[in-house]
Amino acid sequence: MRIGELARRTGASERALRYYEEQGLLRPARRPSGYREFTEADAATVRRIRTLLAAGLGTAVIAEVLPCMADADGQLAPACAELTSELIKERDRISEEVGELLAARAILDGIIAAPVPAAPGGEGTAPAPRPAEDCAAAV
Amino acid sequence: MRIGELARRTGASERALRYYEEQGLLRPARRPSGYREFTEADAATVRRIRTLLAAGLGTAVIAEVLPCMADADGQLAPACAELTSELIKERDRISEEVGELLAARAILDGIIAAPVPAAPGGEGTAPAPRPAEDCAAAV
DNA sequence: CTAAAGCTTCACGTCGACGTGAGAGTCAAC
DNA sequence: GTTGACTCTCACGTCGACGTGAAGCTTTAG
Repeated sequence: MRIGELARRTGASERALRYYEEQGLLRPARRPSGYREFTEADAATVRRIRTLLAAGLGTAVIAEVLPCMADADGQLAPACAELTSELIKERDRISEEVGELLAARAILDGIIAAPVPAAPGGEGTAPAPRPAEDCAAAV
Repeated sequence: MRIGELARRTGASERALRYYEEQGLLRPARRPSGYREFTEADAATVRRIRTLLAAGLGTAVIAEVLPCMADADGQLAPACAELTSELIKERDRISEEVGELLAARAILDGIIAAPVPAAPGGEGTAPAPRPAEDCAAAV
């Protein structure tokens, strides 16, 4: 099939499919005209690529792990053991990111939960340069 | 103080401090020579900026909320109520991101936990184009 | 006075998975 | 043959908080 049909069948844009080829994730045959010719297996591969992208992997890592993966009914599985450690690395990286985001959210929660100091009149608890009146303009 | 000292005292790079000014987060005075002249209050502001950046806010949002914040002993607090809703929006955005990352990690966990299909000999469970031998080369 | 810090304003590079045209060739149907 | 859908290859734009020189003033220590 040509690129348009593959795009429709996988949900990926044509640009994305060309990009996957550029990154070495797909190797479609070429017609004499230069048109790409994809197979059914390519459609399955694209679905795997999208799954791995959704899992936060970059195309470079996907290029490494893609030829080592098998899938049964949409459930991807590593086809060799060494691959698993790579996947675990990625999972740990994601866990770290989650930790950073949770820390960031905790900071925000702290600010949100903080008591609002006296707004009018006094300058007792507000050492800010321009404390109050900008608030109305900002929102 | 000049930019170098402020950088040392806040941990921000000089480039970062110039960037904060460019984004309207700082408004240092200028000497006749063109040198920036910062105050003690600027040092406190920079610390607030870094806290908010660490909390995942962008400089545009920080520019909005910064003039409305007070802090007591390093604990930032909103100085007006409207600000809180903005902060809650940001917190919710972070929560969404966390959710996406957790979903991504779940995908990886599913792959990692999947049983490794028979690698040598058979083609029973592996419909992949080139199943096995690339694995060794990849790792 | 001189050299060395320290400061200034540009202005491009980063990282990644594409989006979005531009300009041109290919193919099917009519 | 001709229109219109489809495809091709460039190649720049995106988003953001800076990093990293470059070329040239200013201030300070000696």
